[in-house]
Amino acid sequence: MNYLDGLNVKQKEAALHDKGPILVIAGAGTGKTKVLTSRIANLIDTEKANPYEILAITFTNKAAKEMKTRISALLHTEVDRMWVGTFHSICVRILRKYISVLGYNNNFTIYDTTDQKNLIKKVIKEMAVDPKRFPPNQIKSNISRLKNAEISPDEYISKNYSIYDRRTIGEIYGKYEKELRRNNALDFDDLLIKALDCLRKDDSIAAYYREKFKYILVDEYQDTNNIQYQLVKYLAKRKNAPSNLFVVGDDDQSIYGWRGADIGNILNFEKDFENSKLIRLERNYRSTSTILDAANAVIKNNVNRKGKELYTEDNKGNLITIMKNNNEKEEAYNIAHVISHETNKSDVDYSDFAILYRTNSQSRALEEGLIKLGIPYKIVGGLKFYGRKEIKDIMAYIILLQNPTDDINFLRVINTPTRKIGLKSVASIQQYADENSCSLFEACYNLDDIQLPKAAHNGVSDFVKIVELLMVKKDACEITELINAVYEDTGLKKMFEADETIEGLSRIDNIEEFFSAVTDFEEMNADHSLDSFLTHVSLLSDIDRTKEVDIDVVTLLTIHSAKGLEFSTVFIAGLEDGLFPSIRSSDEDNQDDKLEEERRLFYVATTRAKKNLYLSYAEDRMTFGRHTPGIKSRYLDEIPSEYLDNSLEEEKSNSNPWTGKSHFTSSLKTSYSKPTYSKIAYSKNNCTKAKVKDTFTRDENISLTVGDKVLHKAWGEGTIVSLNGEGEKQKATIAFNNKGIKTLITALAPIKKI
DNA sequence: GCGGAGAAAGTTTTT
DNA sequence: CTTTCTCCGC
Repeated sequence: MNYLDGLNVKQKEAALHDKGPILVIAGAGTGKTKVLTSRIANLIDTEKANPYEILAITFTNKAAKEMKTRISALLHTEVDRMWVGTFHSICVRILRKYISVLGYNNNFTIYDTTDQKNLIKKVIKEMAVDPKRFPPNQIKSNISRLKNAEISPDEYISKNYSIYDRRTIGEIYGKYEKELRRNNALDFDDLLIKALDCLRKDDSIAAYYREKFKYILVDEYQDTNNIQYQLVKYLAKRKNAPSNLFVVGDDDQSIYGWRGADIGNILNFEKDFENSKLIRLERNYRSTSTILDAANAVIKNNVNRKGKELYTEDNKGNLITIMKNNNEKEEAYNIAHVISHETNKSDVDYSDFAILYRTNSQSRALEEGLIKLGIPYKIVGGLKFYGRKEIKDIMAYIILLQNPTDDINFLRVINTPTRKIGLKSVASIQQYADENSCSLFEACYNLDDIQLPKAAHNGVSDFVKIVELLMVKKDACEITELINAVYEDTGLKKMFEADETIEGLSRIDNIEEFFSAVTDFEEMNADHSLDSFLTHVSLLSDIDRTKEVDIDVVTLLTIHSAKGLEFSTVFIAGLEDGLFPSIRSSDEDNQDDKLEEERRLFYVATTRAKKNLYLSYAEDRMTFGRHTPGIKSRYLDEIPSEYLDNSLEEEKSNSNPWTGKSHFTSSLKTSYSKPTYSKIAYSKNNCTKAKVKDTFTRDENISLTVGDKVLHKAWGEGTIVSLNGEGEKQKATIAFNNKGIKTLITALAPIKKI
């Protein structure tokens, strides 16, 4: 067993570093994860530390899980007692144990963005200020900014007393904070802030963790914010002992400034932690030299950076292809065409491809392009799974069982499904609660003291009975049973099943997926407690859920979500000034910083590619149903032309080089016939003859009717829900088992009747 | 209290 | 172009 095998000199030096603070500047693809895991393995193996004396902080839960798996594979030992997780999950763990020192109950609820916004709306309504003048979304980011800068509402109000708008924001912020506390709830920012407060408030808690964590490792250090930085500092500064703090990061990949991340944390590390060591990992093992050199050339234009140059011993590989498109639909179609063509090769899979974009809203057009060519895909992010209405409704009941003082979740379900309790009745309950300073749920116990219409009165009384019954079940049942009981007893099941529209069916699908996720949770986690489950659900991001590695699909995701990932072929779509870099980075005050962050984002995007990189832009894009002309992104001009294949861009003829179709007719409408790959103009040296990839053959004269069962190449078995159009233009809406509902062109999709 | 129609707003990026 | 909000008639 040797966990140091295959490490280069620098990597080994980092992994074997002994005591004291160390900063590892690890460029994209330089084997950062390998160094982190080898280091931890070394600490445990050489008995410098027990697993429970190590704290490793990662950026996503997925990364945490992966790290644990890798280490236990390297050492063949149990690593369960090691603390590996995101800042948020580590902080929740501390808070569930110690938050009582701050006067909260440890069954606190974690509010996501939706809950947060609902609470802000509620506060705005109660204060009777104009929601048009104070848009909840804007208020939310203002509050977050203030909280992370540790500016209290009172402080902000007194500083800005003469400015009405600011003073009001301060007042909303103050009321929001009060309400959170009254609801026994924490927002995402609070998870970190309150954990830090715990450490500050009670020195015995701080001392306990300082003593416990002999070695601390932080990944993606360039994306830590003020609070995270303070947490690290607080935990790492041990008495009479060196700070065994090992941070890994890349200043060139700092892309979360908008969330409060401070690139200064990594730039000033050596000042903050005395006698620290610095190691640079600059050898890239991921990309071809063409891709790497192009990325280097772009990032060089940033002023605010430590400076480094990645190199590779890989060959030049293919040139980077610039794709010019008439509009976003053709962009999607052209990308889909390339994928369709490439996957005909025997050694190319759908999962070798990723399409990256700046904003989630771009995914729709891309999705449609892929569907039209029958290319299976998955979208990471966007509307989060646990954020969907149907899931949130079920969860709201469960949260209420655990934390009955939570008014936001009470309000979500008091009339879901409908119990004839309208806004007026809720207002009456609210008034009673305000007068008696109690929660809405408590108020319902004194129903006789509240004037309500008869129907509403009965509705509330039913609601209370249902919730009380479930509270009994909560203590007697496993989570799976409890959730089933919630689903059935509350009437949610009836409500969702009554909806037979397409959306309704997909909701039921999601609920089924939710149930299986719950079962998974029970099987995978030793801690079955409801608190642990609720935490799990609140903190799990979409990227964490991408466990379906076994299915062969193209991945669509934002560049932010793609951080840390790699793909053989990467498309970056929507490279237009105004979209990328975002228009919002050009007209605000610290413009230069923002444009540098966008450039780093571009750098992150390009360095995801191993072999092939396609940079795509559209000359016209529909936004809000309006045409917006597009000029290619300024970052494209920063790539030396020797790395680029512009041949398709410079084509002056009237024909679209990607499809052979005219520029002026929509290729979407004219290309419903089966794609014939010979039509695609390929400039690249990898245009070998297409081979038939696998044995999946489509039924040539497929004739389908509603109700037929079909087999799809990637999505498996499904049932036809509806059919539209005739012949080659026929579209089928198919409900796949566990894979959701998709609409496909019958003539193109890789499906056959079974 | 509820549902439908019509108006208005919205898109950076996420733990 | 979609999603969410608002108002009005039942």
